[in-house]
Order: sequence, then C-alpha cells, then structure tokens
Amino acid sequence: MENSELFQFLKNTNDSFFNSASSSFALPAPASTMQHSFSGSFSLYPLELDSPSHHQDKALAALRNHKEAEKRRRERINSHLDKLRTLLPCNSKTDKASLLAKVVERVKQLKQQISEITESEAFPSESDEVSVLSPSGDESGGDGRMLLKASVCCEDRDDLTRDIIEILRSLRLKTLKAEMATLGGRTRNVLVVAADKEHSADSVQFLRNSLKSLLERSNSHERSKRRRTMNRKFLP
Amino acid sequence: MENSELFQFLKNTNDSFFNSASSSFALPAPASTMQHSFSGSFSLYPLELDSPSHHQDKALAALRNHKEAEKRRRERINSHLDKLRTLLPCNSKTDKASLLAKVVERVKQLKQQISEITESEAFPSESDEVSVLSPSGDESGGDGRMLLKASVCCEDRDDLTRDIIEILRSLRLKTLKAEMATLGGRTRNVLVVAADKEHSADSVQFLRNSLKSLLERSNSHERSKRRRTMNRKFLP
DNA sequence: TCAAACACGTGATCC
DNA sequence: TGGATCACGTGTTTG
Repeated sequence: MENSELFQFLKNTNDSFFNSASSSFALPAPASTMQHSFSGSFSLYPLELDSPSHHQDKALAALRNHKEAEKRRRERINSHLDKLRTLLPCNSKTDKASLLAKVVERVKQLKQQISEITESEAFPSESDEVSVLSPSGDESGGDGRMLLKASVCCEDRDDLTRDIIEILRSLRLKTLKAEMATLGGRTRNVLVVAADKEHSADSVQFLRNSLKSLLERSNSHERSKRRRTMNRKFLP
Repeated sequence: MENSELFQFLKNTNDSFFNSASSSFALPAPASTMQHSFSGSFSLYPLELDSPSHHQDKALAALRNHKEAEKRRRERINSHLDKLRTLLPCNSKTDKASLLAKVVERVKQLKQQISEITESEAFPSESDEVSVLSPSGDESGGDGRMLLKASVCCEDRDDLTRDIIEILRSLRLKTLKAEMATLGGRTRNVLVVAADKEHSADSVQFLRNSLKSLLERSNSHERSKRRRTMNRKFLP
C-alpha cells in the first residue's frame, strides 16, 4: 500500500531490469519515492539489512514473482480450455464463455446417455412395450448425429428381426448396437441407432409408430408356440 | 494512449461519480491533464460538440461501459464454471485450473464409456470364442464379491442357454446380467456373474473350461441348420 | 466507430 | 511469512 506509487513508477519496466545483479536502483526515483533516501556520508544500515533499498528489492522481487505466478496460472487455465476445445465439436475460435457453456451441456448429455443405456431393462417383460428415446437430447455433440435408443418387447416370432431391420432400413437409420434377449417365448430387442442430419424429430415418431405396428402384428399371431427355453433360475 | 494519464487519475474514482449528471469535471485535474483547458471568456465550442469536455465525457462513458462489460463477461464465465462444479464430483472449493483439469478427464472418460458401450462386440463373430475375465481386477470393492464377465460365441443351438444355466448353477455363480445376440445362425452370450467369498481364483478356470467344453459340444453338431436370418445390412 | 473478447498487472484474501 | 488464488480495471485487438 505504502509502496503503490513506487510500483506505479516501475510498472512498465521490463524484467531484464530485475534480472540485473545490482541491488540498488539504477534509475532516478520520482520525488514521492525519495522519502527514504538520506544524505549522510555513512550508512545508517551498515549491513544493508532493513535498509530502504533492501525493502524495495524485496518488494520488487515479490511483485515480479507475483506477476509471473499469475501468468503461469493463466496459462494453466487456458491450456485446459484448449484441451476442452479439442474434445468438443467446435473450432478453436469459440470464446471462453461459449466454450464452457458447451462443455456444461456436453457433460450433462454424456452422463444422461450413460445412465439411460446402462439402466436398460435387459430382459423381456410380460407386457408388450415400445419405446424410442434420444438419450442425448436433440444432438449428440453437434456433429449432426443423433443417437436413438429403441426398445421393443413382445411375443417372439421368427420374422421379427427381419421386420425390424426393414423398418430401420426404410428410415435410413444406422444400427450401432443391437441387443436381443429371449425368455419364455417373449423377446426384447434393444437397438441403439444413429440418425443423420437429414433426420428430424419426426423420425423418432416414425420409428415409434413403425415399431408399434410391428407389435400389433405379433399380437395377431397364435400364442401356442410359446415355449419356455429360459427359466427364472437364470435371474439373480 | 494519449488519455492514459487521465484514466490513471480517474482509476480509483467510484461509479457514483460517473453517474452524476454533471458534464464537466468536479475534481481538479493534475497538471498533465490540463493541456486542453483554456482561459478565454467565450467558448471555442458553442454547441459543446467536439469540445474537450465532450471528448472526455465520451471517453469516460466508454471506459465505464468497457468496465461493466468486462464484469459481465467474468460473471458469465464464472457461472459456467460453477455449473461444472455441481456436475462433477468435487466440492465447490476446487480452484479453476484443477476444476478444468477434472472436466477434461471427465469428458474423456464419458466419451470412452459411450464408445465402449456402443462399439462393443455385441454381435457374434465368425470364430468360436470363450473368455472369462474379472473387469475389476481381483476384487470388486472389497465386499468379498468378485465380478466375472463371461462371453461365449459359437454356433447357435436350442439347448445352449440351458447348458449355460446348468454350468452357472453347478458353480454356484449368480447371474447379474445376461446378453444374448444372434446373427446368421451364430450366437454370442455375454454374462455378468457374481462369485462369493467361497470362490477362489480357480473358479475362473473352472468356468472357462466348462464353457469351452460347451463350445466343443456345439462344434460336434451338424452345421446344416445354419440359417441367415440377419444379414450384414444390420451392421453400420 | 463500436462492441466483444482477450491478456495483463495489481490489490486483496486465505492458508 | 510466503505462495496460491481470485476479482478487478485497463490496454489491445478484431470484426
């Protein structure tokens, strides 16, 4: 506080000045900083400890350390931001605030995607079900690809898989992962499919409706074929 | 640049000064800023346009806008950082750099998990395979329960699932999750089973050997039943 | 010209 | 005390 004027004076001097071996000032100080100077022919501080120049040196060294530490801190933060820029689908020109906003959304998306995939009902239930949901909200990372998770649970029949494939093909959906479990003549198909840019939110409805019609076709079948190839001992 | 001394002088004045209706300075300016003052009794700028005070007002207004905009920018960035703090497993005291480092790691981890799930070998391959491994090293959390992930890929046959169940039952392994996929007459079963304290590392070998014998039994079957109910269009 | 975004140096604060 | 972090106001650059 008491040295702020001195600091102000030295504000724009470069570091080569500080790096010099001299322990006293080579430049004239402004009047306001001369308060500690003295005119006697002998030193009041023979050991140069606690002398004004010593105090000033220490203060300047502290200020320089402070400045450099702060620069390192900024560089550390910015390097992490740069890493995030490479991890996200965005060019390197996006500003910090927008970048962080995207990061927030992306982390939310990914967490939800994980939980929805891992908490899937692996086994067929007794009731017919169709569900289509996009775990990643609207977009899965701005690369224009939307992930959909479709699930069909119904009575098993031979041509079910073929029908599902045809539906996905007609909707131009790419299958990333398919999971099929059968239990007691019933089956559950869980599909992770990718929709391109060309797909709209309507594609979700289309897929849902197509799968539901599939389900009605299953129900019209005779239920006599039902056979229990898996029993409940298989479950925990 | 030419106004830096003026700005320097006004550096520590608070905003209430700028908010006052006065269009001229209420405080005396230092000598270095008086270069624009004049002593005549008539104004050189009758309309007060392009007058020094006008310039100063504009400069001060710009400076104030700049200051406030910068503050808003900081707040925007920090609010996003706070959101990230709530999204990550870390308390609110972690500093910015460490927080961002954690965010980088978390995003990488989540992306990795997603790709592992969606790119997992969900489909049966053309070669027979058996694998038994404990994903969590030796112990799954120190509760004495060891998790095993067993995978069997072979020609499909009706009694395969029944045989697998019998193996697990004889080894007293509890099935936590089962995943079965069929493609072109071949099948892949992925089982997540839990071993108790009573199980030793030998159980892994027992299970592996049992599943391999299962595989040999499959190979002795005739291959004529092979039917392609799924084609490669199903894959991405 | 004007607004937005950035890096910088500094004072304050907390172990 | 010193070291680390933060918010702040400022100068500069870019569109």
